[in-house]
Amino acid sequence: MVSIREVAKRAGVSPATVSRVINGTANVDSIKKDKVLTVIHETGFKPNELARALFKKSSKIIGVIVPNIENAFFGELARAIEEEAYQNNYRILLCNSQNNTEKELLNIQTLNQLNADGIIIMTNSEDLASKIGPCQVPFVILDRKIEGLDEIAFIEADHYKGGRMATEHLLQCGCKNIVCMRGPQKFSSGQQRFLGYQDICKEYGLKEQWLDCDYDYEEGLRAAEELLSKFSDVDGILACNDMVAIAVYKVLLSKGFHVPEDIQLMGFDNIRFSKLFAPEFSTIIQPIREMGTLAAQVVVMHANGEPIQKENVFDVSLAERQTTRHTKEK
Amino acid sequence: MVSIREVAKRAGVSPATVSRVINGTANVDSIKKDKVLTVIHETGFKPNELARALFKKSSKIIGVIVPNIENAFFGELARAIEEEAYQNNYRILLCNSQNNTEKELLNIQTLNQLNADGIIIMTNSEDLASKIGPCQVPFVILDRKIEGLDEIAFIEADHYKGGRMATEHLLQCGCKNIVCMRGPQKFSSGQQRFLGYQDICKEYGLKEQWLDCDYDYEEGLRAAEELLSKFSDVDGILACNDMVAIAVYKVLLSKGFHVPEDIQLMGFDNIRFSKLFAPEFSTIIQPIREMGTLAAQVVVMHANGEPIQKENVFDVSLAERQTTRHTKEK
DNA sequence: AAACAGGTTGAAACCGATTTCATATGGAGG
DNA sequence: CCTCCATATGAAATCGGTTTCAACCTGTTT
Repeated sequence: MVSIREVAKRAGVSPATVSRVINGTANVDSIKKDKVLTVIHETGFKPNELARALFKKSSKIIGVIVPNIENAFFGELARAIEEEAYQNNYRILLCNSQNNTEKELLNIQTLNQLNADGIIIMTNSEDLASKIGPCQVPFVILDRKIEGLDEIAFIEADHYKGGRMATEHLLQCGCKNIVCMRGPQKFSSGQQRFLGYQDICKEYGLKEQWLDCDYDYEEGLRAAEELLSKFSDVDGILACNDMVAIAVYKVLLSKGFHVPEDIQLMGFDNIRFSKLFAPEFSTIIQPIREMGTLAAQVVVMHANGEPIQKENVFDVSLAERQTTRHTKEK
Repeated sequence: MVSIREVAKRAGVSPATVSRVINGTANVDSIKKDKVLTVIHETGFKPNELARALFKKSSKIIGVIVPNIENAFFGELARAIEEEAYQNNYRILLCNSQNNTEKELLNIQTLNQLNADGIIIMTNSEDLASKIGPCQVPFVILDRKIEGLDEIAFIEADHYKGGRMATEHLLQCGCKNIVCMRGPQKFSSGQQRFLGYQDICKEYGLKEQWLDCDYDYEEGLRAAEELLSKFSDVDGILACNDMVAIAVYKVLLSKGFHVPEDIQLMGFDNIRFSKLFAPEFSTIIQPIREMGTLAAQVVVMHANGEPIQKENVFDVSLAERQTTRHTKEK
């Protein structure tokens, strides 16, 4: 691996000049410049990013901390972040936290030690803020709001509106007896969606019925069983996300229920599989790609000293598919 | 951010001594050692990893290049790699190549410039080898074999056996007219699975019928249409992977076919969704987690100078689920 | 011819760690 | 008491870049 000093020697100039040529930070005599470029080409010289990052205090690395990369929702977000980062010449350091606060902290520390330019975090740890030590790296909080982290921006979808739309849609599809499988109430996502559900129930004079369910498939299986044993005559279910909706569907199927004939079902997120599944899931569309893209952009803009908007709430919309049946004659 | 010199000054020792304390590379007087540890604790000092990596020529970063992180198969592999790397105090730099050779090359270059300790690559670019410039970083090739890269190890499942097992299973389930949707023939995965199919056909005196299909959902939709228009009386389909199997299922459903009554269907990979889907997909189980784990282990072992086995082929097995129907009385 | 402006250039310091090497210290052995 | 050796320690070099700063041109103005 050839160094900048080696290039300088071969081109008969100083390392400073080579640096100026590769970075365009100052004028260089065009003859020398050509000579340097030739040598660079000949030797295949590439500046060592570590050395550069060490001096500049910026490694062009963005840390992305997700609870679980296997979860399609986070996979899709990660993909969008990666793509936008790549466009801006940043790289992604991916950390899978497994909802493990210790692991998150360790990863944050590593990113700090690496002079990362930003950390985009999707976390479930409500007490994370209190445990973080001194950290230079700016945070962007994605998908769920948590308290106490002094993030530079937070990005989420309009969960409240989503909760309202989903509930209202089930109503319009003829449901009289809707159960909400509400997500974790410690996060804004769970709270807001549930609030949306409650408000619609109040507005339409509907009975409010709910149970708690975490955001993953296994929890969905468990909660679906609980739901069936607890509530009778259910004709509409609001799952807290698409993975849970899939779990619910499978439980319903195994118990002999038909969807949407007997029970109608709404997901949330619009992960790719919600459309690939048979039947295709009616769900609330979060603009996953746009959210991921913005997260990466915010980090880049912050690094460039540009002003950024702190609160970013994305609009949601409804995908009416095969697990609900809109009575068109309404 | 406090530096090692600052710690040294406060503890009344030299930076060298502090370094020796944190790395345990030499004996240090226990009084001084305690003093240093106290100062480190007070100041919250964490050594800068960039500086360390620059000198050591090892950044404890493993590059992972996947064609598409949204694809569940790669998501699951990435997860396994991340976990094992984490256990060994390595971090993952994730690159999504979109099957774009340019992007892969750029990422390889970056990883090289970052003194990464290894690159685990799942690539579709057969001509990658010829385009890679000088690169210090050792490669591990995962899932598909490509020619010309001088990797330190390659890891894949026994695709040939998988192809045989899948075909034989369809036969035992009563299929007479099996079509193989074969994956890209430029990769060992596609070749070997197809070879397995062909060999079983020959052994049982079956007609060989196939068409080409890439490894993604959209391609699956296209190829399924082609299949139905090209072959009549099909009663068994060997999809090249699970995503394609899902696409095929949806096309069959829309055309009024019943699975497995009219047509039986086999996937490949055993991605998580193959079991979550309704119906659950019969498929060939690749030990995804084990493969990912080994990939990370190989990099770590190589970094430690330990000997490693170059060729690693993992055994596969069959998951008999709801898209095929084994006649038990056989 | 002296003074000055403007643009190039390289030596050296710097980023923050690690490691080499030479020196200082202390105890054992003659 | 002196030599010898082992151990502990810090100064300085190193990794490979970037940037500051002073020096050095070249040409223009007075």
